[in-house]
Amino acid sequence: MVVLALNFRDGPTSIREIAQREKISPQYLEQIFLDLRKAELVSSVRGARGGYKLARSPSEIKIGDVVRALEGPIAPMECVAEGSEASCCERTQECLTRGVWEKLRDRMNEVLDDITLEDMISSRNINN
Amino acid sequence: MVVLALNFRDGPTSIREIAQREKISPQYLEQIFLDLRKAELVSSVRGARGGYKLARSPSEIKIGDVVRALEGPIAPMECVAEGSEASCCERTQECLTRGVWEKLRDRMNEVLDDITLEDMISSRNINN
DNA sequence: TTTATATCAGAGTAAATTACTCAGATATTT
DNA sequence: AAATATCTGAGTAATTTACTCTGATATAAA
Repeated sequence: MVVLALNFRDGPTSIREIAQREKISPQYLEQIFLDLRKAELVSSVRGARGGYKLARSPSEIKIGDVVRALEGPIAPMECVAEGSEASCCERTQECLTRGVWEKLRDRMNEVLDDITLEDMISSRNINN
Repeated sequence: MVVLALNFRDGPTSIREIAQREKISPQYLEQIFLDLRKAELVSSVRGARGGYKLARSPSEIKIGDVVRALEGPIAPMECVAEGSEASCCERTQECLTRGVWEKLRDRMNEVLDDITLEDMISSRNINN
């Protein structure tokens, strides 16, 4: 996604290109981009000279969006993951540790939603 | 650890007792307490009427201490875990995402080091 | 129209991790 | 001596992770 952000003004970038640059297998990248497309973070152009591009500008894409698209809800424990609260343990009420995990979950989301792709490619914001 | 904090003024609490109360197998609990003892968060009393007790008062034990003792360094990615930085990928310098993971790691540790066992057992601090 | 270049999609897999169990030794109280 | 605990290392089934493989489909360029 950082590579796509760097190429944002140009046409679509192919998986092959990104794979070479980042030393990831094209096949694996392909799978990853499928998830990113389903989450509508990138759009695809099929056929020769095709590839992927960001669905919106780097400043409008939060790292949290990317992580959630690829790994599901951001949470330190399954039982406090938004959307899958039901399937955990049945002791929600009496659980003394739940509050801790909820606070941690919220802070994690805050951090990742506070950084955009734009922040990542403007080196000024990387080193702090 | 919360149970031990609740029993802090009394004598040692046996694994059997905690296992029943929290519905965890005694054998598994045993293994967990071994790690906690190695980290010097609890002390043990062997023999009949023995058990475990907190090594210091609940207000002096941070949740971060407990988590690190049981699960190792708190980090969102292996490559930013303190102590195991060497064994990750060889692209540390060029890695554009590393800064994000480091920031997330620091915030996670901050959250967990800001809550003590004392906070957890005084219900006033649980619900916020 | 053909050919090359891409994405699209689902299935499969080896290795590592997780969440435990088991067996037996050692220490202490009653 | 007997009962009650912790101590220790080894073992294991299920899940997850980080991929690969195969083949279909869409599009641009020759």
